[in-house]
Amino acid sequence: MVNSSPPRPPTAHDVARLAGVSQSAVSRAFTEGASVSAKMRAKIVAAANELGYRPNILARSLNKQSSNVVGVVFGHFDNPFFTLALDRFAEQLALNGLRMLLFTAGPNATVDEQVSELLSYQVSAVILMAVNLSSTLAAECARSGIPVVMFNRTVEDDHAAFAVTGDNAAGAAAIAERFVATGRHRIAFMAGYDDSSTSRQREAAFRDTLSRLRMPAPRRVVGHYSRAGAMEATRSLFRTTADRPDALFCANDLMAIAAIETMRAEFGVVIGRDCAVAGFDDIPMAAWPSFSLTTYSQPVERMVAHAVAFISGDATGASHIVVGGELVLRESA
Amino acid sequence: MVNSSPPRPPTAHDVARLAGVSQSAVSRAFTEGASVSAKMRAKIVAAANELGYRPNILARSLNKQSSNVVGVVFGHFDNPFFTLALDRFAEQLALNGLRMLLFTAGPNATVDEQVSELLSYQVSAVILMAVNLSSTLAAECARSGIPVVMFNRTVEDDHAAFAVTGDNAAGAAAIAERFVATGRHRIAFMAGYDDSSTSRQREAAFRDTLSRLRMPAPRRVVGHYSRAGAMEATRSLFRTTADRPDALFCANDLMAIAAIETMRAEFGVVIGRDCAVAGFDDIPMAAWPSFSLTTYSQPVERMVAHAVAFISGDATGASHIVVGGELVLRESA
DNA sequence: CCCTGTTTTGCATACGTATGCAAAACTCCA
DNA sequence: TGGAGTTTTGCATACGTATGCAAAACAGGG
Repeated sequence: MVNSSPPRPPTAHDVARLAGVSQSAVSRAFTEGASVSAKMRAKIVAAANELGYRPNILARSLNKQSSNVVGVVFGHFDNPFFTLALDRFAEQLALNGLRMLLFTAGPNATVDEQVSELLSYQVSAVILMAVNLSSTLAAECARSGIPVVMFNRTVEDDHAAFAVTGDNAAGAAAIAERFVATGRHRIAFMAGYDDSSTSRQREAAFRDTLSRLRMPAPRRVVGHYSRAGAMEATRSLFRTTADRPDALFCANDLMAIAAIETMRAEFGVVIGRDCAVAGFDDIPMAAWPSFSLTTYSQPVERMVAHAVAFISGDATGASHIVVGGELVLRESA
Repeated sequence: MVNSSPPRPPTAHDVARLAGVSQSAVSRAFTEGASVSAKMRAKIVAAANELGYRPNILARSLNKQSSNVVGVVFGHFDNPFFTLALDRFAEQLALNGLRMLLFTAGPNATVDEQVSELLSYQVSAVILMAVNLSSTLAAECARSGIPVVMFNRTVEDDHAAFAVTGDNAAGAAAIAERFVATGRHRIAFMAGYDDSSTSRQREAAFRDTLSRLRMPAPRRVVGHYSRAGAMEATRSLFRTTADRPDALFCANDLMAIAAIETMRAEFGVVIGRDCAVAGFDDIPMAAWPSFSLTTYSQPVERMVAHAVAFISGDATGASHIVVGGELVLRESA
């Protein structure tokens, strides 16, 4: 081809030149509610379509000092609860004209590093899913006026961030009560991470309720919120035939399902009879017939809605919203 | 507090003023390999730290005419194969200094709309996961010089995009051979979407291999790549007791697992004996004892690596890379 | 038809960074 | 110490859009 296509996309200037108007007119034609006459807008839109013009959002954001992008720092991709939440975020943010810039925290990058980089993208909000942020960096965000949302986590020592969680206390208590009401005696608890507020709150409420019901403290193992960790923790509970638990509450569904499979496959345990199992989250998989897991639900949709409302400025003033769920009874307990 | 903190983050000008140098010096101090003396850089870094300066990536991208952001359009969040791939993408892109701007295609937004919007973000590449793009828009990306990667899909009529897929033909053939070698007679196939190249290619190879082995054409149902759809499709296969299939190949693992559970829970079928089941992908769940699914693997890590290499410019010249997997035999077949 | 009041338009500038170019500073050797 | 060669620095401008302000166009009423 001779007329090599221009490598650079057309700008508002190009459109203006073609339409015989000023660049500002073009800008206004693409701005909702700006002062432009109908015929001018028509003329500009025609020229824009001819050139395949699309406003450069980078330039717009630079000028307006605010991007319609929110930064999301993501922890565990293996937990459906969070991928489901991510899906809902994408959907609900889109309805508010917001896009997601996705970062993952892992061995190669700490959350603080990720958030620090996010800030240089001028994101208009930060969402932290299943990760903890240092209070110093949370303060830095606050100083820059960037709303920070902790999803399914809380920061106890700081009010710099907005948190939305499920009802960890009510859920753990309901499960403890269920175990006791169905005659379970040798009760165990599988924690996630020790530094996860979610796991700690669930454990505290679980222990408190058991003690209130005059039950001994539960045995405790740590599953690190991972399948492999949960399997190992389950083995440590069932290795000795004496004194095996007859009820197990896992800090989330993913671990509970791993525990169920391990008990069945490696120890011949009949779930629901020999050992009751309960989880937390009510991920879709919990309802699958292979698991039929009793669990306390976290209403993802509503949790996400609260987070998005906060970001969009519909602040209720609260700095921590607890979204109540319900005990979902299935065959495992 | 009296000295109200400035709502706007410090700029290179602020740093320059504090350090007593020019703005360009600040820019150079934060640019890899720029011409700056050691003491000048030290002075600037000190001033920058004092102010909490961070380069504004929007402004940088605007100036350099290229952002280090790639747009990702995502289809199904319920399929672990894709969330796993998303995780790997995040990791490998980060190693190349790239970030992900995430869009989801759903009922509210078509892929074309999403890609069209992506373009206005000046993304330096587009990755399409589990979705199809119209060739007109693919051409528009090509015209703008933006690389487009189709992950796990191909576009047959157009060479505007680069595609990386698993070996659909080899996998489907291997499964057909396995079914026949283990004496299966009444073989069925569950398709994904009819307009999915992946599903079509798997089906074609499956049918061809069966016919080559002098077997009748398989019964065919459609599961729409979803759990609910797969369950419904399975019911339609097993509803009548006569002529039930004794082998079922599903176009992906997610549907295969749904089929397994439905057969077991609703029809008392013993998997692997009454009916062999095979899937495609080898998602982690396929190895779980509850399913023990025979499947043909798609090496996510390597597929993602190819995609990232293409984006990063390490082009091999190929426009479609097929990454071979292997038949993973488990108890279901 | 003229004057006033309201829209509509263009001009100029700002957003924060990168970079070509020329001036300035430095290095090194004679 | 002077001069040629190299590095470092600052100046000016560009990236593409939005917007305050003033000029221009328009509408309407007497």
